[in-house]
Amino acid sequence: MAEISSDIIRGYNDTIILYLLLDGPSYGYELSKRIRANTSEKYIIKETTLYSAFTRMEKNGFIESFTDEVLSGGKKRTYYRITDAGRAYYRAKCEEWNLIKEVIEKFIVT
Amino acid sequence: MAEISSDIIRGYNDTIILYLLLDGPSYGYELSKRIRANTSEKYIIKETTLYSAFTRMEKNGFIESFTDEVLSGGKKRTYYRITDAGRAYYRAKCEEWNLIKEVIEKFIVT
DNA sequence: AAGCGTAGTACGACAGCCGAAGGAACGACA
DNA sequence: TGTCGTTCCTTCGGCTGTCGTACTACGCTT
Repeated sequence: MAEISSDIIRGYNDTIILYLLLDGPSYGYELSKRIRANTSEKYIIKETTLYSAFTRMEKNGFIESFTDEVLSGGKKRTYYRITDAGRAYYRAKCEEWNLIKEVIEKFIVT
Repeated sequence: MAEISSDIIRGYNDTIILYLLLDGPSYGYELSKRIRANTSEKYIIKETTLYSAFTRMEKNGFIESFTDEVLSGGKKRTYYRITDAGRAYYRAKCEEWNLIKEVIEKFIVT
C-alpha cells in the first residue's frame, strides 16, 4: 500500500481543505471523508493534522468558524467557512503548485 | 519573484540531489549550482538544507562520501556518490511523486 | 456489554528546513 | 596592499507542520 509521505503534502493540506470549502461551509469529520473519497482512499488525512490546520488557518484569516446550534443531542460540531483571504491564498497556492511541479519534474525520471 | 515554499519541496530535496548524483559523484557547491541552472534560477537550495541532506542521506546509506586528496591548496572538498540503496530510494520517490501529483491535482484548479 | 461511527480536543515529540554566523583559501581588481 | 567576490563547508539554534497517543462523549447495533 503506497503510503503518502507527509513531507510532500505538508503545506498543501491547507490548500486541499480550502478547495473543499469553496463548495460551502463544512466541518472536520465531513472534510476528512471527502478527502478520502475524492482520492479513492489514496490520501487519508490524520485528524490531528486536520484540526490543527483549522486553528492555523483561522488564525491566518483564511477561514471562519461557526457552530450549528440546531444539532440534536448537544453534540458540538464546528463548521468552517472560507474567507476572501482564504480564496486568494488558495489561488496563490494553485499558481505555486504549477511552479513546483515544473521544478520537481526536472528531477524525476518517469 | 516567485519564492518556492519550502514545505512542498520538503522531502524532495533528497530526491533532487540523488537525481543529480546519478550522473556521477559530485559535491555540495557544484550541486547547488546545478540545481539553480537546471531550474533556471527558480529553485535555489539553501546551503544548510543541502549539507544537512548529505549527512542525513549518508546515515541512511543512500550516498557515500569520499575526499579528493589531489586538490591543491589544502582545500577540503567532500564528494558524494550514490549507492544502490540510494538508487532504489530515488526510484521509489519517483513513483511516489506520480501518486502525490495525482492526489494534489484533485484539489487544484487551473 | 462491547464495539463502531460520529465529532472533536490536548499534549508532546519529531524531522526537515532555514537564518545567522563564521572560517579559510584563492583570484581579481584597483 | 587591501578588499571584494567566489569557492566550499560547518555549527547552532529555532520554527513549523505533521503525527502518535490518549481522551471525551453520544447513539446505534450486535
